[in-house]
Amino acid sequence: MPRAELAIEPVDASARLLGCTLEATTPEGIVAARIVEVEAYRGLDDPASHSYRGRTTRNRVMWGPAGHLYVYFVYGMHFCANVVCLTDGVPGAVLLRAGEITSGVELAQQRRPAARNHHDLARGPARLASALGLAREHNGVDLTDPESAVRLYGSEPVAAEHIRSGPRVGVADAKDAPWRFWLDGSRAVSTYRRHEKRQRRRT
DNA sequence: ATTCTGATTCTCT
DNA sequence: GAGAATCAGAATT
Repeated sequence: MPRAELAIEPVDASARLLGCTLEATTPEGIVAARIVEVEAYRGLDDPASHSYRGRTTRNRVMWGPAGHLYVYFVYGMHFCANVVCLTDGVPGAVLLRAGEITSGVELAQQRRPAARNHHDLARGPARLASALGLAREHNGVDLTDPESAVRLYGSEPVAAEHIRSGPRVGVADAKDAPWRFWLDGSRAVSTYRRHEKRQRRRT
């Protein structure tokens, strides 16, 4: 995917990233996932963003050029992956929250023995990173370079009527904006069950 | 079916 | 020294 298409506001990049494919090559093999759920994180005006309090060693990749991968370590055991957006010097990123494994299913299953079914393999940000084998060594890789260990492939932009949005997950901020985006109906979305239940109650 | 808790280490205050 | 953009398994209703 061309870097220019990601050098935009995180909220806009979020919509653009849905449906795209993230592919990771490791010594064990290749796993790819179609992105079905993301969250936008802005810069100095977003209290929930890692870059809110300025540049640090941890968040430095968020301040770099668009199209690079920002990987961070959380809760003492998990990794989460983001696509950096905006231009060099302006922080912003999109957290990849869930995907559908499109190739390398066997390896993904090996890495995620707790997954109950296919859509469980990469349902959740740490699960997605785990299924693709993403870890600290991938922090900062250029996703637009075909030679990189991790690549991002674009798709036709998804039509707005297939995109749903809501508040971000795991963000305590009360006045939270609807900056989580997902593909309507995808079973790999982290809140699929809850969402379906609400739909059923309405009918 | 829903809610609770333990795991485990890194980062910034 | 606190808390974290989470997950899995156990406990509880």
